[in-house]
Formats: sequence, C-alpha cells, structure tokens
Amino acid sequence: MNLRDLRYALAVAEHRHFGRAAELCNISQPTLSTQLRKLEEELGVVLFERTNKSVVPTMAGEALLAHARAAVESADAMLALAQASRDPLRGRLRLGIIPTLAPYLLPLVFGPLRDALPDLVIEPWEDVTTALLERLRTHELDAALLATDAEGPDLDTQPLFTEPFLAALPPEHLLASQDHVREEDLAPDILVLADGHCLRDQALAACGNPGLRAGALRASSLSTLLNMVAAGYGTTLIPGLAAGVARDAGIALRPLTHMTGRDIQLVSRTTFPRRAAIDAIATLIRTRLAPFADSAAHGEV
Amino acid sequence: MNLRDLRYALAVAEHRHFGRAAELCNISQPTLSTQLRKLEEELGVVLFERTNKSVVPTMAGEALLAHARAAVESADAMLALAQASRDPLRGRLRLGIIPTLAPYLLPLVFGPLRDALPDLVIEPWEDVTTALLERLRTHELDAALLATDAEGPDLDTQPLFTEPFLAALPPEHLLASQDHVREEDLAPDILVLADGHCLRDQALAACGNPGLRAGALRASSLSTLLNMVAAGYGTTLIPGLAAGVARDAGIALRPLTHMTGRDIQLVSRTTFPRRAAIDAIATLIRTRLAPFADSAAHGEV
DNA sequence: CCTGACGATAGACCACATATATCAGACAAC
DNA sequence: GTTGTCTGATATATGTGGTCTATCGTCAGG
Repeated sequence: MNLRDLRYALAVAEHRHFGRAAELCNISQPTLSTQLRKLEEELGVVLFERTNKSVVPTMAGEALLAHARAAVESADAMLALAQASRDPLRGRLRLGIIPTLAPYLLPLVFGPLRDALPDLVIEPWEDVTTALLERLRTHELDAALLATDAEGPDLDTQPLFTEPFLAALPPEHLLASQDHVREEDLAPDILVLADGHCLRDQALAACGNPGLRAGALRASSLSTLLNMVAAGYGTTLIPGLAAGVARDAGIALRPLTHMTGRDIQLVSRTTFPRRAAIDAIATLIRTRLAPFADSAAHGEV
Repeated sequence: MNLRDLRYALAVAEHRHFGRAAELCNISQPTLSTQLRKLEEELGVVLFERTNKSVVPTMAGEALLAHARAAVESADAMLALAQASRDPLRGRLRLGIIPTLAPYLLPLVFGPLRDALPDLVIEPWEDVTTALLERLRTHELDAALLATDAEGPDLDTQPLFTEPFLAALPPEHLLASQDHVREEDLAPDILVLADGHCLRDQALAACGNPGLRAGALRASSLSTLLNMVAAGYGTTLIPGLAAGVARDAGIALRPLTHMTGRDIQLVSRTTFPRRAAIDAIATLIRTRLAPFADSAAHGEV
C-alpha cells in the first residue's frame, strides 16, 4: 500500500469526481482510475460506488478512508517537522561541560550564543570528563567542552582557547609576596579536587606529582576548594576563568613561572550530522574568549 | 514519500542494524541503505548517525520517526479493517421497508436472518416507497423492500414473493357472509391509508378506483385502518401477511375473487458492491415465505 | 439524433525499487 | 603486523509498476 494511492482515494472522496480529483493530484484521470482500482483490489474492499453521474464512498470505504486520512496526516506532519528540522542551527543541542569550566565559561558565552543562534537550544550538562565522553559515545550528548584531548577516530576535537593556570594562595601565604610563583613551590600544601576531575591531575602534574598527605582534602568542587584556600588551609592551582570568583573570595592570585595551562576543546562525534552547529558554537566561543586569551598571554588576568 | 520507506526506517530504528532490518523487511541490505538515504535526502534531515559499529537515531530522527510510526500504524489499522470488511456478508446493511410490510414481515424473517447471516447487521428503516427510493438513490439506504416495481437502470429489482390481498370486513358486514368477495363490492364503504402509501393506490385500483367521500379517513397506518374496520366504520383491503393481526382484532377476512395481490421486491442500486448480501437476504426471505405463498395460492390464509 | 461529460480500458513508455557483486573501514584474533 | 570478519556504502543491471495518450461505453440534455 502506498501513501500516494491513499491521497488519491482521499481526493476522490473529497471531490466525488475523478477528473477534478486527478487534476488536484496532478495526474491524469485514467491514472487515478487505475490506481484506485488497484487499491481497492489490494484491500479487497470497494471504496466507492461509481456511476457516470456520481461517485459515493461505500460504508466500508468511509471507515477505511478515515484511517487513510490519519495515515496521510501523520505523514504530512512528518514532512512539516522535517522542514523545520532541516536547519542544523535549529533545535536542541546537548552540550557537556566539565565542572571546573562550566560555572566560569557559561556566563560569558550563554547570552552571546543565544543571540547569535536564537533557534539553537543549548542544553548544558555538567559532569567529569570520562562521564561526558561516555555520554557522548552513547549519543546522550551531542558535544562536550573538555580540557583534555579526546582520543579515538570516532571523536572530533576543535581547540577553542588556552586557559592558563594561576596559583591560588591565602593572602598571608609566604608565596604571595612573589610576583610569579613556581609550580613546584605549590606542592607542599596543595589542595586538590576529587578523583575524576581533570583539573586535579593537571594541577598535580604541574607541581611535579607530589605525594598527597593521607586523608588530604579531596574537594568535590572548585568552589569548595577556593573556600578552603581562602580559609588558609593550603594552596591550589586554578584555571584562569575562575580568577574573578577567586579574587572576590579574598584569595591571592599569581601567575605561574612556567605558564602552564590547559587547552579547552569542543569534542563531538565525527558522525554527528549537525556539524554546522558545532562549528558555529566553536567559532563564537573562540571569538568571545579571544580578548581573555590575549590578556592571559601577557599575564594580566 | 512512501510508507514502505517509513517501514524501512522504523525497522532500522528498532534493530539499529541495517542487515537485520533489511532481512526483516524482506529486502537486501544495499536496498535498505539506498532507500533510507533517499528518504533522508527527501526530508533534508539525517535520521540516523551511523558508523561501522553502531546505528543510532538522531534527535530529529527520533521525532520524525514518531510521526512515521503513527502513519504506519494508521495504514496497518486500515489494512486490518479492510481484512474485516472484505466479507460482503459482514457489517451494517441499511434496509428500507414500507410501513404496510415491515410490522408483519420483519417478525418472520429477522430471527432467521440473524441466524443465517450472523455478521450482517441489518438496520431497518420504515418509510413510504418514494422516500425509500430517494434514500436509496442518495446512498442513505443500501436496499429496500417495496411492493412496486422500481424503474430506472440504476436500480436492481429482485422479486421475493407475491402477497395476496384480502378483504377485511367487520364481522357483521353483509359481504362477510360470502366465501369470496368481489373487489368491486368493497368500493362503496372502503377505507384507505394516507397518500404516499402504495397500498392505498393498489387497494383503490383493485376496487376500480372509486371516488372517495370528501373528508374520508386517510389512515396513517395499517394498524389504525384495521381498528377502524374492526369498529365497523367500513371495509378495506389488506395485505396477506397482516391477516393474523387482523383476525386477532376481530375482523372477518375473505379471499378476493380476482386474487389480486402485490409483488414484494428487494430493490437495490445496481452499483451496490455487496451484491452477495442482497442475494442472501433475498434467498432467505423467499425460502422463509415459500410456505406462506403456497397456502395463499390455495386461499388458505 | 447528436453532443458533451464521465469513468473505464488498452497500450506504450519510463522511472525507480530491487538484487548481485563489490568496496572501504574498523576491529579482533593470531 | 597480518588476516579474517563484520559493518554500511556504492555500482550496475533488471523488472515491476506508475504514468501518459488515445479510445471506448454509457448516460443525460438539447
């Protein structure tokens, strides 16, 4: 059975006239007659009682045509939705973001994104890198903002910007008297995030992977970590975009001697069909973060 | 767009595997790939993200496939209904019957009809001949039981049985003393039905078309007419099947000299597709009325 | 009787769905 | 590495079937 034939039958039912129905369907009258007869044969039911003067649906025909109408309407709804879905810059886009980036980056780019891509509904999802990659691979996310390289031929990585790390110190800390802080000097009393956060590994690596005290703090969020530093419990290493919040908390910030930092990437599946949306987001974030990157390069965070 | 392609897409969505989906659709895998790609091109939307290892619907695809599923389900419902409607002896059949026949014939045949054609739901409709023919021509009825020939090439007439007329007399009437009554003798004080009833015309014609007294009764039903005769207001001529009721009302019945009667016909549109149902009804009524016709032929009503 | 309108039918043509054969990439086993 | 297997994509030939034009049969109106 064919949707086309159903449309033909519905046209006949509506106009009760083969010629006019055929014209409306953009086919010839003989074609309409033939196709309708074939449909009736396939169904085993006569849909219309016809004479030279009249075309009237049978009782069974009325009932069957009601279903045909439902089928055609569903198909039309599908076409209409397809029309609306054609634009890759339209519709939902589920974007994963690591927790040490989301609270500081989103306020900078969410408004501009909405302005530039008004039909793109970005749905942020905050989680650690491994969880985001897992969700990306299972199609529960469409893209993710990470601070690590994503391996594998199934994933596509777009570099967005480099975010420098900063030493975060209690104001009264010895190192706070220096203009620059050597990464290794943070090691003795460094506080870090819980397992799974990429920032934890990167911070430790920058300081030469010191052994941590047993039972040392494993902060569940960067916010907690900052409060601990502000309270004087130790030092840490924070991403540049968190500088504002850290300063407001009364923390002393110093650039690092080796200018270590992390590269923020937009990762997506290579097969994801709405590449245009990914590219648009990447471009906008790059543009938006360019001034920050410049100033960071000069240590003016 | 084609229902077939929608089924293909739904099979892929369900199995997330081209090969197995193709097998289920009884087509080859290349065909499925090609058709799905064409569907996506037609819609302008990628329905599935595919790699060598996985096939996953896109978000837009999920939404579109929901509509596709609705369309396919409607089409399947149509096919199922067609299957059920295939039997012409199944379903509703709107049967018109003239008022001077319905009350006496229906009790004889309705039960047997239900037994013989259990899936045929006969919907009786009582009205005078012209109204029934009008409804027949406008497809508001499928068939009609009439006592007159229906003209026109659009109508088909099946004779069922001949119903003899009987003289109906008050018991004390002069003619009641005779074994047979001559039709013309009923003329002087004959009572008839209202305009439109074929029995009125036939009764008057049988009696030689006598002029009626001004303001004479024009009974709205045969039942009323019988009560008037029973009350001694005059004579009339009744159809044979009403004999029982008339006798119960205390009316004297006598066969007529010229054996006048009326031919009961089953009329339907020549184009009506469920001819088998019409024929089955006609056959059953003929069979059921055969004993009556025999006895009537011998005047043993 | 002729004319016009309508749906049905016949025959030719062409598009398109289909199958077979093959390719290209990814992954696992050895 | 190398090979084998599985995946979906692609190429090409083929046959079904939807479409057209031309024509018929029927009925109603002038």
